[in-house]
Amino acid sequence: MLIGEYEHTLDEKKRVTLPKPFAKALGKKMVITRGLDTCLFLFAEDAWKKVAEKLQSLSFAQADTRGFNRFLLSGAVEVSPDGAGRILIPDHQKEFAGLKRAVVFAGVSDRVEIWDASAWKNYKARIEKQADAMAEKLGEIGAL
Amino acid sequence: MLIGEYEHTLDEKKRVTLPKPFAKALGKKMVITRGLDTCLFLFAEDAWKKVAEKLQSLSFAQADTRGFNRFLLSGAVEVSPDGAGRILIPDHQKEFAGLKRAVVFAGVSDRVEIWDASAWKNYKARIEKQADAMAEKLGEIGAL
DNA sequence: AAGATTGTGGGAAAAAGTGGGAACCCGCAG
DNA sequence: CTGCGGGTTCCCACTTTTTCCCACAATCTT
Repeated sequence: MLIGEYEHTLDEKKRVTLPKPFAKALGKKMVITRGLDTCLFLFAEDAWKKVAEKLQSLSFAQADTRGFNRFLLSGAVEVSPDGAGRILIPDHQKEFAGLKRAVVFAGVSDRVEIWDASAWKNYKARIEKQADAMAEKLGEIGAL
Repeated sequence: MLIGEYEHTLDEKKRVTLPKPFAKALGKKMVITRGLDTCLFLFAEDAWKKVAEKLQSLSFAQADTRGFNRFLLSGAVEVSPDGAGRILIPDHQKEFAGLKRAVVFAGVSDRVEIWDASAWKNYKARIEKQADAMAEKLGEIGAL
């Protein structure tokens, strides 16, 4: 289970070091894709396989699922960490997520999300405001 | 069942010692998450697992559950007490809960809440007032 | 009053994160 | 065919943060 939040820096060579806790869990091979809400998704190899399978099982007949497929699959790249535990962020993904120098890694169950630090701050501020509504939902699913 | 209220200090290295009664009940591994009302939740490992399982069952296709997952999962960290029975509070959580030097541990059934001492005082004052009002109301309708 | 237990502080060792240089592999032009 | 950029990849070294450990203060117990 991937959890936690870490801020790292993307250098001029488009490298970022994976937070140590994530590096262990993700292994040697992982996949970066465009994510939802202007962030990138980072999956461990087998977690990615599961996602890919699920996507394939969706009907081709509907235009929206086709679009969703393209969205997730076309932008996907397999990456491996270098000797120092860093990965390279491809240009088009860097652009897509609007990454600057400061980026945030956020663990969300089976994936890691990569955000531009300031975008993350904004997003977080937004969802924190909705905390009350969330509390109700938590009650519904019986989590708390 | 975790009960009681203890005030401890968060040192410059962001360490706090767990109150001894909680330390025993929480075990070697525990999870800190963002809580509701500007405090942090501290779960024992298995109490956390129950919450996590429920969260995993939610789909990431919907915007609100995505936000919900991010809020709880990215805000969570697994921690272990050091040799002196202290845990480390990550930066973003310290900031979220507005923790200063003095923090309060409050046992609430299956979790421990961590509050900034002054925020706790305010909150307590508020709910105590509400309790009085509620008691009066209950008295009026003859419930007590 | 002495000893045990709990909470706090700080110093030294280790590790994580970052930057930058050197080697390497392309394609391209002379 | 040879030599010259441009862009990667690999590797090393520095800095900062974290982790581990020990010592002291305060409190409770016997």
